[in-house]
Amino acid sequence: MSPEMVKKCPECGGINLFWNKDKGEIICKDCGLVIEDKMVDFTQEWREFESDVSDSRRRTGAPMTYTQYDQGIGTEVGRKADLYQLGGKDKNKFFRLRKWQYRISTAIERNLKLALAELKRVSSFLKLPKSVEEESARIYTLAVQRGLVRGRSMESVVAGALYAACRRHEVPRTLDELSEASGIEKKEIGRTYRFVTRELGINILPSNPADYIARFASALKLSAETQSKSIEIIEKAQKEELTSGRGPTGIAAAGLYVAALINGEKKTQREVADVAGVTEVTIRNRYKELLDKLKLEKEIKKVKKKKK
DNA sequence: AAGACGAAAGTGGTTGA
DNA sequence: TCAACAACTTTCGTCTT
Repeated sequence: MSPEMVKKCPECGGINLFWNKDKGEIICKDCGLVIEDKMVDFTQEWREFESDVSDSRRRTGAPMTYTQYDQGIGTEVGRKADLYQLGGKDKNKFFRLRKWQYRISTAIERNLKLALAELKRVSSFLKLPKSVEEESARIYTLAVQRGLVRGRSMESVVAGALYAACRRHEVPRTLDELSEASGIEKKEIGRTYRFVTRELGINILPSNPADYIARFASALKLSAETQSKSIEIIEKAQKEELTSGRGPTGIAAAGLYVAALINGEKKTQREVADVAGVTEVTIRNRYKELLDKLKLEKEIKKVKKKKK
């Protein structure tokens, strides 16, 4: 998982690579390509191969540190030391409770084992950085301890936890992507996500459209200039209060679409809409607002004239 | 023929009484 | 708890390139 593994940009051969550790992305400053895919792919295969005991233990070990729920419950029920202070009846009660505790904790542990395996599967499918994986494991563990999984499928809670963790680490994935990776319906993920974050009191800031740009632009093979242009546009839009209440992916898509237009790298609305997971209509609406408020018409006309 | 545009109706979620 | 509401989608017809 080190940047040394990728020294040249596979697209343009440039060596000006920028490693964003948090997001697990390597970005080529020459052509704007996001190389995260390749990078994570390699490390994953490596892991598979040399997954001898120590490695695999370590991987399950990290999230499992969040499984120390027995401390909490243990003190609640009582420790051995307390035993001496109890009478006969209380002793029975004590053992009964201990038995319950044991049952509960093994149930939770079994659940966690399954869930964390699922979590890891989805996470690696989406090529998420380790920090997000751990965060979501933490969230899931909390959810299990609070009994929030009851009545919901384990998988959907896992997906919800992942989504929340992504948002918190500003590595947003769309609900569509989560849905594809986990096999859970978009609605369901959204529901459990909202439920879990509300119950756990996790506050999520609305995600920033600019966070999506790098990934979308890379998927569309747009240049670095177009990327920074669209970020610039989005920042202006935020000042004009065009962004509040709107879906961030729609704004990101529209910004990218306009920027591509201005830089003469025109993509169809359909193409942009597909990678951003919104419809053309939404892009059109945002796009229209952008033109109205930011007076970008001139710049677009310039490009058109140039072409002629 | 493909893409862009916009109107109209439908969906799921939020909000406020 | 329910109705109004905003954002977004789906669908479809028309215009532009």
